[in-house]
Order: sequence, then structure tokens, then C-alpha cells
Amino acid sequence: MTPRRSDALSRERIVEATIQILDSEGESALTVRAVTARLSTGRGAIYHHVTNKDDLLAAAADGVIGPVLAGTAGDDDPRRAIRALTLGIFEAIDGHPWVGAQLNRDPMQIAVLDIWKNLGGRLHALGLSGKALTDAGAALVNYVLGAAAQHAAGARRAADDAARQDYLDRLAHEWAQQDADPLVQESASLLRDHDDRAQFLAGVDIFLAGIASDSAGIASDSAGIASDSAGIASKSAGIGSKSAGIGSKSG
Amino acid sequence: MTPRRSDALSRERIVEATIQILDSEGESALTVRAVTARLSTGRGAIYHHVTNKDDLLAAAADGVIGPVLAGTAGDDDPRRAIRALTLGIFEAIDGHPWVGAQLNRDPMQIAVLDIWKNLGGRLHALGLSGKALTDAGAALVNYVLGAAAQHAAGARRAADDAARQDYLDRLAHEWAQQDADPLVQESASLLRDHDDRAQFLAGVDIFLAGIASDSAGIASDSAGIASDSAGIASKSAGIGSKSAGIGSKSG
DNA sequence: TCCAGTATTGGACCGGCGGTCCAAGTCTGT
DNA sequence: ACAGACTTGGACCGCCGGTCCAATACTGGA
Repeated sequence: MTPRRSDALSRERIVEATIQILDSEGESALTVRAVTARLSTGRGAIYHHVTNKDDLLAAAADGVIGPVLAGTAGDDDPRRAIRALTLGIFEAIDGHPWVGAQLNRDPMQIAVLDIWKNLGGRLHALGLSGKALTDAGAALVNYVLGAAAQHAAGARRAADDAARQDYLDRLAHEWAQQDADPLVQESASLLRDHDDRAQFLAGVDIFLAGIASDSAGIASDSAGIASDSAGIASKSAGIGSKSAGIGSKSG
Repeated sequence: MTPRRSDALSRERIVEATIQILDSEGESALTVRAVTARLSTGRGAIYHHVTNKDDLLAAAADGVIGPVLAGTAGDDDPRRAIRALTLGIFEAIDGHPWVGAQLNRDPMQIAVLDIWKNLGGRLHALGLSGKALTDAGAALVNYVLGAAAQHAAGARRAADDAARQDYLDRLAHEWAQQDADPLVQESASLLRDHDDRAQFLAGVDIFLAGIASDSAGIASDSAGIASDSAGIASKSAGIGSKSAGIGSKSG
């Protein structure tokens, strides 16, 4: 009673089913059992094509991010290409919130690596090299992934916009109460009805501006800043250590 | 056979035990059963003080981040305060990698909110207001959380530094192969033995430089950039939509 | 002092999870 | 035609998060 299937079970078909489940029912609904059910097969068969659930998630994320990266190949203005690429990632994660969590789960999975390479090339085209390039690349990648993760988390949790509005209202109120300064008040009100997508792009522009500016791009200058920060760091190192906060009470 | 304990079971004691487990055995070892075992109690008792496991994780993260934020109160140079604060968060997450994952899991939990408020105040002291402030604040928070998450994920996975070195070597080799340009070669070699902490600070400095620069700070200018990006966005929107990549094959 | 009411405790229990194992059956090269 | 390699899918295992509830210890009023 275990005939060979006519519609061959392949890794691609499994990943495809995985993405469908993630998109339609959310990350919590992704169980190996759900995948087998959708493919009308048993569980042992799955593990012949996929090593484990993590592998499945990573492959699904690659399946979403890959085409985004491929779609931004032919643009010779580096800045515009960077904006298009980062926005493409943001929107992909907006459409598939589980990707945001996935890319922040593993450090150097294929999708992240591809993003790195792509952005690195663009930054190189902007004239960056050496430490300035790796620093700028890391900063951009980390910003994009962080922003996307936060946005995706928000989209995941506050499924209905009403809950999100409630929260932002509360936050704006609390913030406004804390500081009577009219400028803070203004910021609080802006916080209430901001647009994540526009805010994301604004962040990209901040980084691009920082990269273009001398103070961050020239090594000698940033070295001075770094040593300055290092002095501060040693002060706060004790706080960040293993024995921080509540955890230290009964080490 | 269920006497009342002499060492009262409290939410604080539970969170404390949670942090100990997370620090010593990693996130995967955190089970409600493990917490009850460490506290020598039953599982029902736990749920009298904590609503569920997510609550436990969020409380643990607050317990680590809270003291970091509290420790950077008395600095009147905004830039230095921002560097100290962000570095403090980075180092806290370096010491407690699970916090990195936790802060990126939920969008607006208390710890993230506190970070937001703290950085927002500093940016305001830098003269930012209105949209520029919220944009900059969001960008900085997202960068910090993203960088910390990536670093923490690396620390979690490549427990031994050798594995990490292996990966970076491979990446550098691959990158160098892809482009013969000597500048790229140089970047690749830098990638191999970079310091996450220094790179994190470099990113903060890029951000600060971007804030200081006119092109990102003045609304009218960035509006022009934004509309430019928006045009690109509509092009790539189809890629980022629900029907991206493999997932679309059998919708 | 006693007693009723409340809060706390902890273990039994449930459904579901990821992953392993293996008998049964099908394809492929010779 | 046949033997060996590969694929399939269901039984099974240990563990998980969360619920439920009887038993017990505190607490305040009479």
C-alpha cells in the first residue's frame, strides 16, 4: 500500500507547499504534518527531500527573496539601485511576514548572503572600498533586515489595523505626556499615523547620506570616533555582561 | 501533599530562573518544564504568575534591557549618549543572544518601546523634530535591533569561532572570485577578519553622519528622493507580493 | 478560638509537535 | 527477467505548551 506517486515528490514541490501554508495561514501553522497533508503524503517521504523544518523555512525564504534580488539587475545608478533593492526586500517581507523572522533567525543563510553581495556591489559602484565598504554594507544589510523584521512582526501581531492604531495612540499619548516640549508633541502625533514603507525609505536615505558624508567615510576620522566610543563602552560593559539585571540575583 | 512553599513563588523569581536557563543553556532549552524543574515546583503553579511562555520571554528580555537603558541617563552630549546607549544594547545582546531574537519577535514590546523613547529623546536633543525625528528614530532603532539580531544569531549558531571563520573564509573567497577588481578583493579580505562590535559602531556613525547631513534631514529634499523611490517601488511591487517566486506556481 | 473563603500549589492529563524507523512497493540497469 | 537501489507513508517515540482540579495553607471576620 505504498506505491510510487505519479506526481513526483520533489524538494521544490515541498518548498512550494511550505510557502503556500506560510502565506495563507501564518508561521505558526507551518508544521511538517501540515505540509504532508497538503501534499497528501506521509511524513517519512518528506524527510527524504528535506533535512528538517529549519531547512524547509530557509529554503522557503530563499524562494521569496531570490526573485527580488534577480529583478534588480539592470540599473546603473547605484543609489537608485540600492533604493529599489532594499524596497523590494521590504515589500517582499511585507507580503510574506514570515520571511522577516526567518532572515533574522539564521545569521548567514543563502538569502542574506545574496543580499549582502548585491548591496556590496552597488556600494562598490558608489566608490566605496575596504573597511568603508564592509562597514557600510553591514550597516545597510542590518538596517534592512531589522526594519523588515520589525515591520513584519507588527504585521503579524496586529493583524487588524485597529489594534495597531490603538497601540500607536497609546504610545503617542504616553510620549506626549512625558515631555511637554511642542516638538516632542509633534513627533508623537506623527508617530500615530506614520507609514512604515515611507519611513523605511527615509531610513535608507539617511544611511545613504551618511555613507556619502566625509565624517563616516574617511577612516582616520571614524577611528577617532571609535576610540571615543570604546571608552564609553568599558563603562557600560558590566551592564551588558552575563550578570545583567535580574539574572544576576542568584547566579 | 501540596503545602505552600516557604520560598514564595513569584513572577520575579520565575523570570530570574528563566534568564538563568536562557543564558546557560540557550533559547532552545527554555521549556516551561525546565523552569518548573529549576524552581522545584509543578507546572500549574507557574501559570498562576505568568500567562504563557511568550510572556516569560518578553519579561526576561525586559529584565536584561531595562538596566542598560537606565545606566545611560546622565550624559548631556547627545551623540556620545547615543553611541553609549546603542553599544550598551549591542553588548547586552552579545552577552544574552536570546534577547536579540526576542526583541525582533514582537513589534512593540516594552523593551523596544523603552529603547525608542530613550533614543528619541537623544535625537530631539540633537535638534531633530517632526518627521525627521520619527524617521531617524525608527531608522536607528531598526538598525540597532537588526545588527544585534544578526550578531546574536551568529553567536548562537557558530558557537565555536572556527566554524565562523570557516564560513567567512568561504564567503570571502566566493566574493573575490566573483569580481577581479582589486578593491573588491580588499573588501573580501576585510570581511574575513572583521570585528562585529567595531562594525556595529561604524554603522551607528554612518547613521549619525546621515542625520547631520542636509540631504536626509531636510524634508523637502528627502521628499524628492522618496517620490523617486516610489516610482521604482511600483515596478518591483509584483515581485514582493503574495505571489512571489516559487510560491506562485500553484496558487 | 474557630471557621469559612480565598489564594496557591503541583501533578495528571490532553492534543499536537518534530523526527526516526522500517516494511512494502516501484523503478532501473544489466 | 531479475536483483538491488530508491521512494513512499504510516506507526511509533519522547517531548512540548497549556488546562484542570483536588489538596492544602493562609486570612480575616465573628
